[in-house]
Amino acid sequence: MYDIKWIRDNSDAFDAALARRGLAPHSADILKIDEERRTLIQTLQDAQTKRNSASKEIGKAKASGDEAAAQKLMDEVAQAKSTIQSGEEQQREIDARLREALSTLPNAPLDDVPAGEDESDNIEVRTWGEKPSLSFSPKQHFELGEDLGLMDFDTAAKLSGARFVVLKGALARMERAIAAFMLDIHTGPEKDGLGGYQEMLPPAIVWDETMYGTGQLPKFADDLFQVQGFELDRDEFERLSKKYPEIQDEYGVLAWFDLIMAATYDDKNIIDKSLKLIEQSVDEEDRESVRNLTSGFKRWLIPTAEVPLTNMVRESIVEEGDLPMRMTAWTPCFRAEAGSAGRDTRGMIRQHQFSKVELVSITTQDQSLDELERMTGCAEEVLKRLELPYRTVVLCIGDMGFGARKTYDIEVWLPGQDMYREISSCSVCGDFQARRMNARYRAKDDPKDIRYVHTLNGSGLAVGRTMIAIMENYQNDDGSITVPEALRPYMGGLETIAAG
RNA sequence: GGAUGGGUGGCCGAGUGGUUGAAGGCACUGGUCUUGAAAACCAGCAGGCGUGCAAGCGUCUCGGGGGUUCGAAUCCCUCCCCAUCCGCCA
Repeated sequence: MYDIKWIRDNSDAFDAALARRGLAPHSADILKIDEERRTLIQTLQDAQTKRNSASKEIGKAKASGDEAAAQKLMDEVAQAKSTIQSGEEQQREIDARLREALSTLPNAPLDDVPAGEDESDNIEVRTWGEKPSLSFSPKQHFELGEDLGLMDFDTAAKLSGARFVVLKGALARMERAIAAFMLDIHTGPEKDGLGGYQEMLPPAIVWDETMYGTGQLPKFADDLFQVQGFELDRDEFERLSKKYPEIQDEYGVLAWFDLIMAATYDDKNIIDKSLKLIEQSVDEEDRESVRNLTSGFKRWLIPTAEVPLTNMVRESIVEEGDLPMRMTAWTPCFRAEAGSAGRDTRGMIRQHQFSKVELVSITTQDQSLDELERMTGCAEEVLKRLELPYRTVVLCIGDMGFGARKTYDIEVWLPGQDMYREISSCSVCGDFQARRMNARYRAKDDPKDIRYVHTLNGSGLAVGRTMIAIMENYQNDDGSITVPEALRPYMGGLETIAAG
């Protein structure tokens, strides 16, 4: 979310930022809306001023018993009122237009972010570790897992469809072990740029507003899973629809039909619209029943713990002394993968459900750039301790997410695929999410100085992909897998996973 | 699912139609006192938007939305959330 005032003063810089994202200039359109909005506000406020002062006069006139003067003032107010009413309506409409325009644009990249179209333009900043030299032809993780009898995609498909997996035995345990191992690193004492994160266990189901705060909504609803359900009161529906059979919507469709379809397909907007229409058309005595015809529920499954963790500071003002706030959580993540049909269809790389240990930092405006380096280091530390070779790249603009100003991806080496694959993504969002969330902090030296926080998020790490990396890097020629030393305490001392 | 009670400033909490943007307290900031600190005392202290070089002025906001009224935190409607009790239940 951009600051309209900033756009006003820096329209060229704004359009330049969009251009770097490959977007057409928007400042002219936005400033036109802004101009319109400000003119409207001015007239609206003038009318309100008139109404307010006249109302006070009325109070005085009535108190002093001057009914004639009061009556005259009341006529004046009545006139102002109609101006106000239509003005408020117009303002709601124009506010929505401005919000829509501002909230669907991606964040501006930092100056040092490389230009580029896609992942081939990302720039490697460092590599770590030795790729294992295997004396045999390495297998991919799903071959290893299936051969061990511990990774079952067929049964998962029976239960839930494509892009799910059932892990068994030592692999199921390894998921838990990896997560605990990572959490212990991040929640350890704050030292040498590591640790200091507070462990959280947040909800995995959230409101629209929460998704809006971190930028998943309104643009990326297709990537998310929804949890929803609406119920119709059938008896009342039958009674009312028989009593008032003729109510039609603007297309000449029966409102009752709209309502029952909307309830069947859980479309809250159409439900509300139909109910309003019906309510207006029935007798007074039935209005209440109409309102209570449906009951319902609509939420979203989180695609990452970034969503609930970052939104913890939504609609709040924190003290500067409490920053940086560092939080970590191991949660399930749910992604529709709508745009990924046909990509990574085999194996565990891309699933509808996976678990991840997430890192989130809420910082002051001065801290966020350093925090990005620190956070990336915390994520890399996990791979170092597991002795998994990786490289860190800085994403080019075209590969960067909607809310990010700069992103490092950490890519782990996968011998079975003979390539590096993303296992973590650490981003600094500046005040982009904070504006959407209205999350602010009070400056230490000046209590009146209230600023937007900066937010960062990063995987520390994706648990399933870490398991894949362990399996492929630690595989032996007999198809068994050596458990990395650091993980053994979490696996009850188990050293090797072999077919039983 | 049934019954009741609630949602007010950074926090707690008063306030049922007329200078109430809102008493009081806590927290915070400045000052007095003190060797220093604490305590005590004095003063300041909501956010957004518009306008202005600024001081300021205007306007909106007491869970969200709509309505009644000349005037709403206060009345009405609706949605959401929270709490307690009962029922059910991992």
